[in-house]
Amino acid sequence: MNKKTSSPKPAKKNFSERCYEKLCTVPKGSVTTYAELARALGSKGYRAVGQAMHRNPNAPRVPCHRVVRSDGSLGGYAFGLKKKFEILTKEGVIIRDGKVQGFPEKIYRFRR
DNA sequence: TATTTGACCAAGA
DNA sequence: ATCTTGGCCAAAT
Repeated sequence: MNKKTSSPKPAKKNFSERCYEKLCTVPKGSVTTYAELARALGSKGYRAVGQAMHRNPNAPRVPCHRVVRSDGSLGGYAFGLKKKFEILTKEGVIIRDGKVQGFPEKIYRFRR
């Protein structure tokens, strides 16, 4: 039964799925960033987070539209950036010139 | 297994 | 403020 006898067990395991779960904790009207989300997972894979969304957005199960760039710009969206813009606006997040208004205040802080 | 790709980020010019 | 460069990670090819 002993197959590999104590593997180093890296902190990664279904990186994507964990992204989705954390993302689901972001309340409506707030946004998060790829970096913050990665940090919440204890990783620096900012890009990997974005990739996970692009590859499998699991929509509409996961509110991937609430993830924006660290500079406040929208970033991207698998269903069209325009759609992302509309949804965010509808949730109370105002986008001004392609950037979130009052960005720092709109960021949701994950419990660390 | 090795290489490439991407919804990124921070720093430098 | 914008543009360029290097780095970072996981998943796809």
